[in-house]
Amino acid sequence: MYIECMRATTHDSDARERLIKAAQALLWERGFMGTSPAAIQQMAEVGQGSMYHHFKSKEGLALAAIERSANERWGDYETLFAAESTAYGRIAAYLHAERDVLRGCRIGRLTQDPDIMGNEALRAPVDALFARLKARLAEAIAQGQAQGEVNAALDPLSIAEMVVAVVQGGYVIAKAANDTQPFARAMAGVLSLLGTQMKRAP
Amino acid sequence: MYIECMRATTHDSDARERLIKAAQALLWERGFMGTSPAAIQQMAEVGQGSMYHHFKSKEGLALAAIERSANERWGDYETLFAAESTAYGRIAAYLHAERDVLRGCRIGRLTQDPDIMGNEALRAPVDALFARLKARLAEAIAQGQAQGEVNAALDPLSIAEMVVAVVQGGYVIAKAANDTQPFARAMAGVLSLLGTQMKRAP
DNA sequence: GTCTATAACGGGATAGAC
DNA sequence: GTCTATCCCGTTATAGAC
Repeated sequence: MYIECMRATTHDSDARERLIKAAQALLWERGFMGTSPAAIQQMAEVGQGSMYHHFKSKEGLALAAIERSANERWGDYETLFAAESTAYGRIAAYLHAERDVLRGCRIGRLTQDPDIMGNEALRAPVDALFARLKARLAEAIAQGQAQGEVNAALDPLSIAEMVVAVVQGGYVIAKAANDTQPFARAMAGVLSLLGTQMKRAP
Repeated sequence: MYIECMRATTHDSDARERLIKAAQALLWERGFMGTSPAAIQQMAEVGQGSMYHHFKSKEGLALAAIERSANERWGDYETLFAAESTAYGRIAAYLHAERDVLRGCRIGRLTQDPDIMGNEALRAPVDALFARLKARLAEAIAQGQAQGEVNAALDPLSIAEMVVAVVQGGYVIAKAANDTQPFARAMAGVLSLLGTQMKRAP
């Protein structure tokens, strides 16, 4: 539904797009507090006036960038889950997804930014992404239980929360050690436990 | 080995102590980037000149505060582990330790601060704390295996990394939701899995 | 040890010209 | 839409008096 002729006026607000992409990158790397409007403008190759034309404030731009990142992540997960049919397969796919471990999670990172957590508008997309992800994982587990693939004694939501937590915490211990191995071992650890409670094959 | 008369000169550099405590609190709440020297001075009720007399820079004070926090945390864990005798007991004690979940981990938090991770001196105590904690947990698990309490097929270090990660990630999902329940469920999730692989009683 | 003054710079935004 | 100028305040010190 993307109609090219609707934006035929000039080279267009391609600047808006570059600003969002730059803000995404800087929010990932340095967080909200650590990212100045000037730094975003520089990375986006967009002037001061231009940025404040497209966005009311640093906060407004951050909101657009966060929503964009959350949507992109959700797309990734949907793709991941669609390619698998069992609960174990879906969880394993999530745990082994390609990641830039030492850079951390683009969304989970925001959780440590008081200016973001203290702002309902900015926290909302972060909260929503984790909520959807956990619900999706819990659903896969419950479905696995209905089909007798997964130990029925497990609580789907608790396992889902644990799976998401182990990934988020994996980033933390990897960064602390400045080494991706702790992350890899944590993933191996959960999977070794989950493997005792779930069938691997469909 | 604390000799009171060694500091009998005046009311002494009680200011130094207050600065460290204030820096610990602010580093916890706002991180390194989010904490200005002025804010620390105000919380510590210590003047500008005084702070720069006791510490060379913001970084110097932060180092002292981080080392202090890491040592305090390690003391907590030693106490926790000393009170338990089984691998399951020790892990459960760690997972259920009293925590201010929505405030997050005083040490894990620092992991998201590029200025801290990019500074070897500041990262060192963070790295060291997690390394010791993981080693201690892995040791407890290996010991449990030697005594036949724990499934010998598990890799102690992977399980230890996973246990630490789930706590660190638990903070993340709790903050995102602005609710302690996700943390509690994640802990319940790991414990329900670990309970299938370890004996609870000594 | 602690105080006040000062400085050089960056952050976050507004104003109005083009 | 984008540019430049301008503003005010906060950050991170340093200097020297008390």
